[in-house]
Amino acid sequence: MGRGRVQLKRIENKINRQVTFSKRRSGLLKKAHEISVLCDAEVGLIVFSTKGKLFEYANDSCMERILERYERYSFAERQPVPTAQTSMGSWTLEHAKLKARLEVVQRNQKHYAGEDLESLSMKELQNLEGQLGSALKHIRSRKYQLMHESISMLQKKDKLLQEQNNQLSKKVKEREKELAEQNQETNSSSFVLPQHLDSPHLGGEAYDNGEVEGGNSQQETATNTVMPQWMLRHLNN
Amino acid sequence: MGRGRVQLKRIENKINRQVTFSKRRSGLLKKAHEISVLCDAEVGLIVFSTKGKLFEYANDSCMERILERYERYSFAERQPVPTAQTSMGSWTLEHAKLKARLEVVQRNQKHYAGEDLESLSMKELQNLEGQLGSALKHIRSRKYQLMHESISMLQKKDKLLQEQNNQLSKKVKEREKELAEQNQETNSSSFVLPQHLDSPHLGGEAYDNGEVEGGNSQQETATNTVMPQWMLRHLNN
DNA sequence: CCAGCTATATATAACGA
DNA sequence: TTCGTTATATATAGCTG
Repeated sequence: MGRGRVQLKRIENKINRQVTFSKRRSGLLKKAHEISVLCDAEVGLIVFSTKGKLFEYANDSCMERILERYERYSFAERQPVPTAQTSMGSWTLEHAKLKARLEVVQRNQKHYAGEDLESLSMKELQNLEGQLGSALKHIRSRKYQLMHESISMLQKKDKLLQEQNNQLSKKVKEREKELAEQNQETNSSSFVLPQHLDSPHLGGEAYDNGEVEGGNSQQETATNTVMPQWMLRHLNN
Repeated sequence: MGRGRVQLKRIENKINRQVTFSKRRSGLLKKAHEISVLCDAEVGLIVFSTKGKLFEYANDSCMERILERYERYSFAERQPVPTAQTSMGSWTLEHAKLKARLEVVQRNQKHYAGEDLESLSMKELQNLEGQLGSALKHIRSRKYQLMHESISMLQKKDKLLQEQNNQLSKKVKEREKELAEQNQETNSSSFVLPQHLDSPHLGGEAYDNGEVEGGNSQQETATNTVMPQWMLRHLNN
């Protein structure tokens, strides 16, 4: 949009980036509002600028409500709050401790996320770098493990399906044979059926969607050769 | 946009509303992505359709991280609330909330450290990988920034010291000259001192540790050419 | 950083398949 | 629901104040 085509890439010129951010931000907010009104949708939009400034949009219901709904939706594991009530006296102490711990952990987490690095010394930075590097190694290893599991499972299923296909192929053959015999009985003057329907390539590499005449429709739906969704889920989910 | 002008009002025709929702939703997500890339912003977008289906966008860092940042940001605004309440009942609530948050954050942190990855899906793993990658980039960038700062500071100091050395070198020369003249006055029969002590290469590129005879010891310690500890602190601390 | 302008790039409403 | 097409409506990049 605008005078020149734009590449989907970080705008290096700081001024331009800021101006574009301002303009596009208002555009985005407008669009968010429009879809919420036009389509009766609930929309929550959060934008942090590079410098950490917050901008947000939420339709009539406030952001908090949307976020709650979101968490409810995505994390059905809403933890039933662990309320082992200790004695009242130690509450304040407990509370303060908890707060302090939360702060420490959060500060740590920021560092893990590469934020607030100004307060760290060279040594600490190097430590952090090492930790993140090793974490990345673990994550990648886990990713490959997952992929391997999915692959071997798919291979298993593949084998199973091929066996099923072979059996069905046999059945189809038998049916055709029966049919041919019947035809010979009831109409002895007719020619023998040609053989070109014999092996419909079940179990081969290429399947086409053309229906195999002679198989009954129930079996056909039951043995659809298209991979069911649940088998692929592991790879994308 | 499109064939007809549109009113900012709920679309009554159900079909049209659904179609428009689908189209605008993808448009909105695209725009959100664009601004996040072009302007280096952190964007989180949550959309619930009328029928309650969830759609979301979050740039490289996952939605959870953005929401946490959001809560951290808006925490300040919500501060006055708990202090005003103060009834015992709300205290337990606060406490429970705090506890839950701590748990969430700690679980997150484990993931950042590459632990407890079994519960994560492929998509989440890839997100995490991206986050850690970007964090590492920030950390390395900060490291290099620190090193550059240290280097330029050292260069500055180096220049300063060289100037001091030059001045001191001059002084030494003068002293020697004075000494020579004194010697001539008090002992006119002695030879003139040889000149090989003249310029001990101060201000040149290479310094050796050989002491410069003739300088007085006080000045010598003051202008020690070994880098003082405070100058190196940035690099190791 | 905001407002306004203009030429273009994009988004999308209506429609058909 | 989704996809493609087309005519238009909008958004916005680059500039100027």
